[in-house]
Amino acid sequence: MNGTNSTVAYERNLDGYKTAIEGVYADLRDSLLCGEIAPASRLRVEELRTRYNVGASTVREALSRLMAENLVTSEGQRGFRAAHVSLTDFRELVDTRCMIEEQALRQSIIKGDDQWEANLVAAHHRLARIEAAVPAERAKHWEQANRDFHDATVSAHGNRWLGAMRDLHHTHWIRYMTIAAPWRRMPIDSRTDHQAIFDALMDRNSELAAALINRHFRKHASAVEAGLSRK
Amino acid sequence: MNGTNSTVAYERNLDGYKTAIEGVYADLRDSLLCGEIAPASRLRVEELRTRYNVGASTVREALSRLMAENLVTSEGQRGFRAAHVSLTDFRELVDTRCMIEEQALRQSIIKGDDQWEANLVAAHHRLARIEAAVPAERAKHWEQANRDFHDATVSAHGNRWLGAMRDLHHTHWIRYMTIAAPWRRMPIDSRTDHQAIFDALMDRNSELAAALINRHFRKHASAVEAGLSRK
DNA sequence: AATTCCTTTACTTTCGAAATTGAAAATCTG
DNA sequence: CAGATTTTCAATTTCGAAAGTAAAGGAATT
Repeated sequence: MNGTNSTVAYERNLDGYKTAIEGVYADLRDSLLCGEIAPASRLRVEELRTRYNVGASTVREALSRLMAENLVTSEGQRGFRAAHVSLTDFRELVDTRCMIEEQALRQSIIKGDDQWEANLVAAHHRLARIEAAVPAERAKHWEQANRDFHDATVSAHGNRWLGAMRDLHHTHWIRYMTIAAPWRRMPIDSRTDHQAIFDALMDRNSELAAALINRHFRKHASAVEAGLSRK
Repeated sequence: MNGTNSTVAYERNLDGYKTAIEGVYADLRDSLLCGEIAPASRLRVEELRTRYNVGASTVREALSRLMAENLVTSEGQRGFRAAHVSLTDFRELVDTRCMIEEQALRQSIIKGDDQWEANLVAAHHRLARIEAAVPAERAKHWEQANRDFHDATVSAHGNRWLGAMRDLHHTHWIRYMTIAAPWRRMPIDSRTDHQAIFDALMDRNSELAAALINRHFRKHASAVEAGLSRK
C-alpha cells in the first residue's frame, strides 16, 4: 500500500499502520513530542503532503486528530499550528495532573485487589532494581520502568474518563520535559520517593499517598519550570 | 458560499460558519447531543455527504473533530460511529465530573476576587428569580441560567486544562440527560441546593461547598441512571 | 451439512486538481 | 507622504472520482 518506493529525500516510512492517516498521525505526533517540530510553528499542509507523499486530506485529517489531544491548533482558514508552550500553561497542566493522579491513586487504593497488589509489587521491584543500578544501565530502561510503576499504582481505579485525562496530561508532561529539560531524565532522589509511595500504597494509606505523589510530581515540575523560564 | 440553493430535501443549512467543516461539525454535534442520532449508530460518510451536500473529506474532517470530544469513534477501515452510552460509562463520567467541579470550586474560592463575587451574586440572583417563577416561565430560561450560575461559581479558577475538561464533561452530561431523561429538566429541589451552594461560597467555606456540589450532581445523576437502566 | 473459496456489493479511504481565502505587495488617491 | 484600495500570490479548503477494503452471499468441494 505504501512505503515500498521511498525515493524522495524527506519522505518518511509509514509502514505498519492500517491507514495512511494513522501513519502520518503517529509520525507527526512523535515529531511534536520530541521537539523536532517547534512549539507554535506552522504546519503547512502543502509541505507535509510532499514530505509524507500523501494527499492533502490525509494530512489534514491527521492534523485534525492531533487537535483532539491539544497538540495542534487550527484557526479557520488560517491553517494549523503546533501547540504553544508557556510557563503559565505548564503550571496549569501540573496542577490538574496532580489532581488527576491523586484521585486515580485514591480510587485505586479503595478498589485495588490482590491482583493489583501483586502487579504493583512486581513493577516496584523492577523499578527499584533499575534505580539501584549503574548510570549507564539506568538510562536505558528507567523511563519505561518509571512509567510502568506509576501506571501500576493507579491501575485499579477503573474509570475510563479518568484514564483518558491521565494519558493526555502525561503526553503533554512528556512534551514539556523534552522541550525544557531534555538532558535530565531521572531525578536524583526518585528512589526515595518511589519507595515511600510504594509503602504508603501497601499500607492503603490514602492521605499519605496523595501527599507524596503531589510532592513527587511538583519536584519534577520545578526542574522543567527552570528550563522553561530560561528561554 | 453555501446555503443559497437548498433544493434537496435532507439538506441542512450551513450558513453562518466560516468553513464548511465547521458547519457540518456544529450540526452533527447538535444531532448527537439532542439524541437525533442514536448512540452507537453508524455514521456513513456517503450518506452524510449527500445530506449536507459537501465532499467526502469535509464530512470526514468534521467527524474527526468530533472524535476529539469522544462524541464519535472510528475503527480503521470500518468507518465512524456515534459514541456508545452505558450505565457504567455514565457513572464513571459522573465521578470525574464531581472531582473536576469540586477542584474548580476550591480553586475559585481561593483565587476569587471582588469581581468574581459580584458576578456570582448576579448569576445567583437571576437563577433564583427564574426558579421562583411559574413553571411556564421557568422552562424557557432555567437551563441557561443554571449553566450560567455554575459557570460563575468556578469562573475564578483560571486553569485552562481544568476548564477544557469541565466543558467536555458537561457536554457528555447533557447528552446523557437528553438521551435518558429528556422530560425532566429542572429537579424539584434545585432551589434549595443552589442557595446552599451560594451561601457556602460567600462564606468561602471550601469543605461545605465541595460536599454540596457533590451531592447536587449525584442527585441529578440518579434521575439519569434510572432512565438509563430502563432500556 | 460444513468448509473453503470466490464474487459481489457497499462502503471507507485516498488523491490531486480546482475553488476559495487571507495577507502582503503594489497601486492609486487626497 | 499617509491612508485607502486593488492586485497578486501562497496557502488553505473543498470536491468528486478512483483506489482499496471488509463483510455478506453464493458456488464448489469435502
